[in-house]
Amino acid sequence: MGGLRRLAGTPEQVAVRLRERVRVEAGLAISVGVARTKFLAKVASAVCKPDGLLVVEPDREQEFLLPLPVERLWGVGAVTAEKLHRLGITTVGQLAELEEATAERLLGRAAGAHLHALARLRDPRPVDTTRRRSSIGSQRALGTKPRTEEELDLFLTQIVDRLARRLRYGDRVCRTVVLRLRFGDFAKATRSRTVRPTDRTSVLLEVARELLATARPEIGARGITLIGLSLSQLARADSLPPELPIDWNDQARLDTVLDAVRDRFGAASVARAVQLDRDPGLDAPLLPEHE
DNA sequence: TCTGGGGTCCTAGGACCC
DNA sequence: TCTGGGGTCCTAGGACCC
Repeated sequence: MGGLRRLAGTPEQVAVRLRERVRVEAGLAISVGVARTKFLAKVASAVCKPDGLLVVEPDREQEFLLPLPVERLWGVGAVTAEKLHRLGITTVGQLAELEEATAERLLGRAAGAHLHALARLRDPRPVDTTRRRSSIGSQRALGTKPRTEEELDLFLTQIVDRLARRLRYGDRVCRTVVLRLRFGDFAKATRSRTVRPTDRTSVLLEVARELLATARPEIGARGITLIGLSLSQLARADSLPPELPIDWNDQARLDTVLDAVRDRFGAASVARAVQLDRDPGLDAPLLPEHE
């Protein structure tokens, strides 16, 4: 909201208008937090739910945040909360009193540093409205009854179909395919593979089936209660290099095709990437045999 | 509340490269 | 050649969020 006061009014006035507009246009009650940082505004909106508005003035930040339970911090879930509770830490203020190194040892480097900073009111993250989704996934809970191979393949096919369509609809390609499983005892596992960027249903289905095949013994022994797939390492579809119609696993055919291309267009018309800009002799004519 | 569904991010070990 | 060093990528698992 910085610099918008003359155009839009104070942050609080903007928040009031936002709530009113959503109520009128969508018929929904929303809660809005206003503060100096993203994190504090988020906490404020959670604290004033439902249908509330809370402004945390810059000089009231400590007084607002420190007494709150640690669970209010973004990134503290059940596991982290339990770790902290075991040390007698139940409020944000108590967490803020820890040394940063201590927090990192306790919670891991990234989470420790992050939570320590938040507890001490440090949150330099800017608002970013340009982020794109980094993965898409779909899953299906199966209940506890036994499933046949055919059933599993059907579920997998449906999931791949849906994801591949979403991929193409968004003009995206993916590189990593992750199969998610949950067994009869509700323990979870993943199997993943990274391939050349693709949006082809057939390619994704093939990879997904191969991943599922690696888990077949475990599924047989333990049963399966969930199957899912997630596609990541997404990129814009137009970032793909143009594909040559060549099966790169068929080396003999590859050689034949490359020879034909060079015969017709010259030796330098096709090169291995390592040769690019490096081999001045690439265009030299081949010595005729026996001469 | 979650044995629902869709996501993000981090960690650790191993392979591999220079 | 490696009982070095630094780095990236891949895989698998897990915590957390809405």
